[in-house]
Amino acid sequence: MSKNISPPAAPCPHHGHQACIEQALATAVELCNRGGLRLTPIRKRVLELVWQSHQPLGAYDILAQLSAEDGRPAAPPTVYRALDFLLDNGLIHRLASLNAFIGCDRPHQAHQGHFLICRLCKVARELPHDAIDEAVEQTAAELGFLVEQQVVEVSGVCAPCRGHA
Amino acid sequence: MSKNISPPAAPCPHHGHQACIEQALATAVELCNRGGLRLTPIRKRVLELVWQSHQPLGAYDILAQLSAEDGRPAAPPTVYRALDFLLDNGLIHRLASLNAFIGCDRPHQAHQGHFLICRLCKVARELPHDAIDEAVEQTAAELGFLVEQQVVEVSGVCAPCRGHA
DNA sequence: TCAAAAGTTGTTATATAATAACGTTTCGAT
DNA sequence: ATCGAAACGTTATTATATAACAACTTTTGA
Repeated sequence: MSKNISPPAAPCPHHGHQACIEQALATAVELCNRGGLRLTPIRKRVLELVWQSHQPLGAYDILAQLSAEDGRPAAPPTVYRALDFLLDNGLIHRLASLNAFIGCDRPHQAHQGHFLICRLCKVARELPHDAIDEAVEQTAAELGFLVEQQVVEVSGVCAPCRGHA
Repeated sequence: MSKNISPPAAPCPHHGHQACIEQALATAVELCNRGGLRLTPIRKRVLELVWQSHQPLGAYDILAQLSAEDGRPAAPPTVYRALDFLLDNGLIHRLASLNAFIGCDRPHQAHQGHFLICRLCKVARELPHDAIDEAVEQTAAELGFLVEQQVVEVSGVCAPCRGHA
């Protein structure tokens, strides 16, 4: 299943996406500086690649891009280690249903990742998930279950792709 | 990452689990008869293996058990085809966060799978998810998103494992 | 009843995703 | 300057899932 997805007609139709990337990188730099974390060139580059669109990106897609840039093949641990660092520090999320990674909107704030994923344009939108989070916590509480991690990945068709502007 | 998990102290402490298995198989037989579906020996056996506990089971764990029973190694497609049939017909769910499969409580009724997964005893409990489902649908509706599939997998510690009997 | 079509299974090979293990380099604090 | 921890390079392997095609079985319809 090679991910030869042609880039969607408009991966990011509603804004200049370069601004997203720059914002994300600047935030990451600041966050790492404050926390005494080392945002090394590899880690920064992987974060930038993850942010190149709002479509979740597979580890091996990242690997291929790194390899192409360097002119020599990179090895999986290079990418997975960078991804682990970014995950650990809240800079990206992993989407279990896609085996893919996506940049986090608000890395300062600890939170669970809740996503709407469009099967047409492949864009994953992170939700400020108050309602869902509450429903999960409440349902769990009723059963005496202690929530540690939430995986909420909703697939379907996004408004633009439905023509609902 | 071999799943050499020793069977939990009490995989199914609160009921005679054999009843679960028999119930699930009987329901499956009836549902397939009604729908003109062929619950072949392999499919039935895989369903039974999935139901052997309330812990999600990996495809390769199933494969190993089938191989052991038959005395000869079974091949992955054998298991994946059976799992696909069972998934298509609502008899099992797949847990994306675990790459594993679990029997469905109520295969008659079309529904999304919402789960609480205990990281200690590994039991996955399917939720009758009205509150969560509503929260998801409402959040999506506000954004004009058409929901097609929900992946809701909440990990943590279940009441028995917390000692909250 | 028989033959075609559809569905199921066996089998081999391969694709895709992730980690193990170990040595080397770099960074940062003393 | 040196030591220890962290990061990285490299090779190999494990884990999960699918492709492709042949053989067999069931169902269907002439």
